[in-house]
Amino acid sequence: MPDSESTLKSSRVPHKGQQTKAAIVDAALALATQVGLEGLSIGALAEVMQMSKSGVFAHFGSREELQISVVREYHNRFEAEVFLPALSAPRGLPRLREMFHNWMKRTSVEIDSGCIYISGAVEFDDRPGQVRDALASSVRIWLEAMRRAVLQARAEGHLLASVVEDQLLFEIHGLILALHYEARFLQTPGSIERAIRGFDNILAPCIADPSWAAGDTRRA
Amino acid sequence: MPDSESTLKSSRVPHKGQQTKAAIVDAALALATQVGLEGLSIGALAEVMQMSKSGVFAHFGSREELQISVVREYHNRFEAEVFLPALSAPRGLPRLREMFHNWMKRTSVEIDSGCIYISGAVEFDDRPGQVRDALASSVRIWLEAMRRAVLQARAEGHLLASVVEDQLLFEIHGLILALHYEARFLQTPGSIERAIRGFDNILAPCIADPSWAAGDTRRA
DNA sequence: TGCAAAATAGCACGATCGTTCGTTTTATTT
DNA sequence: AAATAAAACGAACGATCGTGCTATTTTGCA
Repeated sequence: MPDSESTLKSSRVPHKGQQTKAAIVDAALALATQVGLEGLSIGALAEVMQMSKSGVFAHFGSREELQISVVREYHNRFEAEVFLPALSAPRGLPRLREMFHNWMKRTSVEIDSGCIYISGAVEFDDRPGQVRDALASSVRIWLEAMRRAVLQARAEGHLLASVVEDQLLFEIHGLILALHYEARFLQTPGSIERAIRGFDNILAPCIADPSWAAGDTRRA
Repeated sequence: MPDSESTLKSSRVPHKGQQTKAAIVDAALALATQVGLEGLSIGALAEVMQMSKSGVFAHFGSREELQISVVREYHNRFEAEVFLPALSAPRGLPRLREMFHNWMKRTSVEIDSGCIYISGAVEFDDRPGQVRDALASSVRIWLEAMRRAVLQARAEGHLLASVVEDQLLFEIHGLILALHYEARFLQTPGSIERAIRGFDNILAPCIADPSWAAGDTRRA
């Protein structure tokens, strides 16, 4: 049963069931960002929604389907809050910077809410199944978008033609993960600044036109 | 009740209880690296050990104490396999490289066994308690050891006097986390090489004597 | 307003969870 | 070998888990 909102009849305003389903997914996502996708339970979700367990359950048919719905919802929000806003920045380095900045915000600056792409990766790296597939697919779409941004920056002449985009991406991804780790778990102060400086440091030797540079701040 | 093996009487050979307790912690660690510290259940552990649930339970008195024991065990192994072997390398850059190399091995090269310092950080970043404290404490001890290695490399004149050690550490930590993410979850081939090149890239602008350098490999 | 359909509730199921308790088996010491 | 202590077992507890079923309520349309 696909999430069809494109059935011919009654496409004007969603039936009540679809509204509450959306509300449930909302609450489920909020819950999952705190206890993880594996820690998400239908009972706790029902209590938050002030509904019966079976009432909540009926919307998904299985816990796995609920988890997948949460992943899809997170994917949509990620796209709306991280990717799309960056498109209004000029192609190339400015857009890449914007994407990284929005990514950081989603990952840690958000008032205490973990990133499902990060927690999910750890929960499902040893657990095959549809949830893992949905997660990996969403993550890959985002990383691919970042990769395109790097390639555009190279094509625009902002970055040296010799940069290896996958290597750059790997290091940038590391900055986000370190930020999540240090800010959320270790609660190290100044982690955001570390990530920002890390971004500039990584880019520094890759920048073609020095007017785009931010200087190496790894040294004092 | 401290893990006393220093009681006066019968300190020669550990009582059978302590042997089986060690065996249980061994199995618990193996289990936890697959399903996480939160996914670790006494029932499953008892089955692996071919013991009764209550028999396993009696050794710890609570699930939380079992989890803490697992963290301590992982701490010891981490020290024995990552930190101590690196001490035989010469102070400074060689030792730092060795520590990073061993860290990588523990994190991902190990035939499919997740790192508890990484999975635990995600599981407990929103969950205060003794397990989180034990985890954070162990991680901080290790990161502090890495920090000392960086400072030594600077003192030895291998690294520029201007390097900011915390910034360097943040970026290196990111490489390990990215390696864990891409190798274990996304199963991206060549992740180890990305991490190694990342290490060299990060160090490149910080190296004083060019004879220690590895060259910038971020560009082709 | 009435009727079909959709949405929700209620209840029960088997399983597993961490934990407790009393008993029995196994180790260790006298 | 007898006495004592340690260790492991087995059964049961209340809770919660995901998931079926069957009513009952609510909703949307004729």
